[in-house]
Amino acid sequence: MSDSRLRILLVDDHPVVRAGLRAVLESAGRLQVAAEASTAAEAHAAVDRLQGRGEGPDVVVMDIELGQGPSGIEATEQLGRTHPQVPVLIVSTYGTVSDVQAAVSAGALGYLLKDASAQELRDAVAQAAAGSLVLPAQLARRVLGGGAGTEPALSLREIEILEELALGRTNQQIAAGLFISQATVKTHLNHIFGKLGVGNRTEAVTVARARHLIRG
Amino acid sequence: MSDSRLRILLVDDHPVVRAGLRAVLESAGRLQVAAEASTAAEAHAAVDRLQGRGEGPDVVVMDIELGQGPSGIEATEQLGRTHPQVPVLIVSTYGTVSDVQAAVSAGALGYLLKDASAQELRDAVAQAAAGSLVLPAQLARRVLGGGAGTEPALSLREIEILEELALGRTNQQIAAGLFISQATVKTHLNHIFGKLGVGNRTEAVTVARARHLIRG
DNA sequence: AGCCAGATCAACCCTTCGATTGATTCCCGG
DNA sequence: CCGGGAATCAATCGAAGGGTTGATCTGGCT
Repeated sequence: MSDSRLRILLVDDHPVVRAGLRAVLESAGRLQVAAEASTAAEAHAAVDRLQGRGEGPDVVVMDIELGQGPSGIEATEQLGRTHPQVPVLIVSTYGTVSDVQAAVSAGALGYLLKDASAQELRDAVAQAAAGSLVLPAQLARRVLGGGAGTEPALSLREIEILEELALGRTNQQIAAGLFISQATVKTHLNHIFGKLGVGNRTEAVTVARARHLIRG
Repeated sequence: MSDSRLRILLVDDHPVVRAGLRAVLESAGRLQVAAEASTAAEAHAAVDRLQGRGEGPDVVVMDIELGQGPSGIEATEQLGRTHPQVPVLIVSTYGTVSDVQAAVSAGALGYLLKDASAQELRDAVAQAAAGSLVLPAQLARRVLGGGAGTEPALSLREIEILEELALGRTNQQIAAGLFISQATVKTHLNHIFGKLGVGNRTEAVTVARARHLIRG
């Protein structure tokens, strides 16, 4: 890590937000935005390109929502597999427990909300560059203090049922499609409702989508 | 209206986004950010303050989401009542039909997505300052019914019902929430199913989401 | 071997949904 | 002024969804 200036790669699909992050980060002088990307693919390419000329980014600042393609979480995972030494800092509008957990387990070194002040953002980047995990107290408490912490994971079969649900299939149609009985479908559904903390199929689909358990 | 430079009031609860909007808007020279606000109340006060010294804003650029308090839509309505001559341009991450309709009927003179380019944003501000309604073709088509569209447009009430549906509410809960009878909810649902070409509520939500009729 | 979780099925009962038909009010536009 | 769409409500009926309990079978872990 260079001591003089930290090179940053910005990943966000909104030009306005990129401009804002750049303005905030560069305002102190110690940080420098080396490249910008608006998709996961562009981000990956940018890291490769920068490293190719010996100017690999010291921190990647990544929006959690990247429009159509892979999310910031997925991009972070990919980046972690190919470039495990590059710290990723996730910025997001929302600070839900599941989002923060997903970010951390995807290998992100930090999670900031977009309403963070300029100073907080710059400090967080510096921390991430130094290899520290950065979680604002407010979020850390919510994630760690929640105690409930571990939400039960859905089984593969349950996810499969969930995907059929999202298509608006009836229990009978799901049963026919998966070559099982309606009784079994009902059992799975009851398990799903319990695990998602939900009362009916429509809500289950909404929650599943929000948690990225199914595509949509 | 001054001819030289357009004075802009920025309203957004995220410092980073404000910095981005400011950077983009001021990059061309013709536009100048006269003040920033992070809440509806601050926005209102800022307009009063600027007008008090004869420097009333030519355009208000307002985020549709303003964190805790009143939304950008509500702020636009308030502003329209007290300062009807000030054009408001809404910027949002999402371009759902209901959001756009709400913005326009609240008196906004335009609706832009945050993934708009810098040029689009500057042009839209200029248009709004001149008193023109600004709606990107993509959104206009979605809201107005899509020209080639064989698809019938949903009424405001139907979209409202659809949003409740997406939350997994039962007919009874929707009825209670909207102060109507279950019979009415059922009637609306049948109309929605017909218009979306769908057979049940879960599928309706999926299709509505795919067509950006509701958020998600 | 013993245990446990996931997947499978069944029977029961009650609630909700969805289709249909028909009616009223309101408001907008031709 | 009249037609038509939107919104409101009612009544009915069969289909589907959802809660509960209990059971069997498999495979992996200890």
